[in-house]
Order: sequence, then structure tokens, then C-alpha cells
Amino acid sequence: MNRMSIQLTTAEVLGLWHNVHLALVRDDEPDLSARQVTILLTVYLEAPPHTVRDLAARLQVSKPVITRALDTMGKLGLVSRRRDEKDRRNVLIQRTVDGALFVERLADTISVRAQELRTDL
Amino acid sequence: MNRMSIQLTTAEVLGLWHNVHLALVRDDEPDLSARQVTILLTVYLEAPPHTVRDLAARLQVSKPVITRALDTMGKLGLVSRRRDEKDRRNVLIQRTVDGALFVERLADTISVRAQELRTDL
DNA sequence: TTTAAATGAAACGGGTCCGTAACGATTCGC
DNA sequence: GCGAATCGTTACGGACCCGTTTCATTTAAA
Repeated sequence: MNRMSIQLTTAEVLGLWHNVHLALVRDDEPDLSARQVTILLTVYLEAPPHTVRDLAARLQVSKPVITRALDTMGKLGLVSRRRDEKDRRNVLIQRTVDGALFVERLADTISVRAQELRTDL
Repeated sequence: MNRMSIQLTTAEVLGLWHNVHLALVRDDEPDLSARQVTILLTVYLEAPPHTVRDLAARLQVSKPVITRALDTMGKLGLVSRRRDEKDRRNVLIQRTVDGALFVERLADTISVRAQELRTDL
């Protein structure tokens, strides 16, 4: 893929960050924490398998942080857990249909605000 | 300002969102909630005066939500409050030096990840 | 086989945030 | 002046998250 390089100003990136967060606050979706967002997108953007230990190492946080975030996002239906039958100590974090839709809506929100940003200048 | 329009793919915007959040989780700065981010950037990007009532209306949340977020961000030194002497019912939310530096670092983080995004493709 | 290591979850005390309702302080309208 | 409206805060009970420690389960090593 060959494309024009872009240069974003400070005002542009902050405006994008502001507009997207404002949209996320206003909508009916639950607001995820920064850690939850990072876990969710790691699971949905990167190749499996995903374990608690791997996620903790990647985010540089403790394992209970991952466990708790998975508890909450599990209740929300955004991810699910399954024992690894090959090594039953591991838990594999898996994607769900609702989680995929949630991520898709997030991408739409960001894209829309990015376009608005362009037309506002 | 006249510039080339850009088209971001779903993978690109999600990658940007992921990379920036990962950086925010890993660094030593406290992680702000979506509401706190929105309030902070509203105060720093838009023209004063900013009142509790105005922020609540803009974010479409209740006033106690704003009060609590200002309490927390006040402790962090990111914003400060002052009585409006013209109408002493109002509280004016003001910027701080530390808050300005925080916002500046946020902009840097986003910009860096946006550049990485470009070079990764 | 028996001990050690690894994994994820649970327990704990403390803090923050939630939505709602009630509350003082201040200003406006009559 | 006096009651109504407005503003921001506080109080309440409940839920979630924090970091740390402890635990049960499972696997690997000796």
C-alpha cells in the first residue's frame, strides 16, 4: 500500500482525541478503562492464542488486573474465556460476536471524527 | 490550510487507538477515564469560561459526575476551581501548568503512534 | 514419585465512581 | 423583602478497580 505521508498538528490530534471521547461518553455503550480498551483491542487485532499471562506481560501490569478486566468485559459479553486443553493451567481469551460488533462500532466512531476533523480545518 | 484528504482504514484507526492506549497504560501517568479525558480536553481546547453546568450539558451527564471528576483531576493538579465573583453560584474551571504539560504529553504520545502507524503499513 | 514451578483466580482492605436524592448558598422574579 | 429557581456540592448505598498476598490446579523437574 503506497500512500501520501501525513503530518498531524498538536491541535489536530488533540481535537481527534477530544471528539472521539466525547462521542464515547455520550453514547449508550459502557465506557471502558484504558486497560480494558488495550486488552480488548489486543485480543481482536492480534493473532491468538491470548493468555492472562501474555496480556499482563504485554501491558506491563499484574495478572489480577487482567483477570478483573476479563471478568468485567466477560459480563458485558465482549470476550469469553476457555481452558486450554493442551495445558490446563492456561486460560485462552476468545473473541465474541458482541465484542466484534463493539470493536466495529468503535472503529466507526473514530473514523467519523477523523473525517470531521479534516473538514473542520 | 489546504491539505490532501486522507482515508483511514478500519485497521488503521483501530491500530492507532490500540497503540496509544497501550502507551498510556504502560507509562507512569495516571490513567484517566473517558469522562475525565473529555472534561480535560474541553477545558484546554475550548474558550473559557467553563462551568460545572456547561460541562455537564456538553457531556450529557449529571452535575455530580463533573464535580467528582474535577475533584480527582484537581488532586492530580490537572485543573483548578475558582468562584465566579460575578455570580457566586458559579464555579469556573481553570487550566493549570501541570495540566497543560499533561495535555502536551498526551498529544506527543498520540502523534508518535500516528507516525508509527504510517511506517508500519 | 515427590518436590518445585507456573498459571489463573480469589481474598483483602482501601479507594474511586456510579446514579439519585437531598442540601446550602446565591440570585432572580414578583 | 420573600419565595422560587439556579448552581455546585454532599450524602447514600452499591458496584467496580486498585495492588498485594494467598490459594488451588496443573505441569515439569529431579
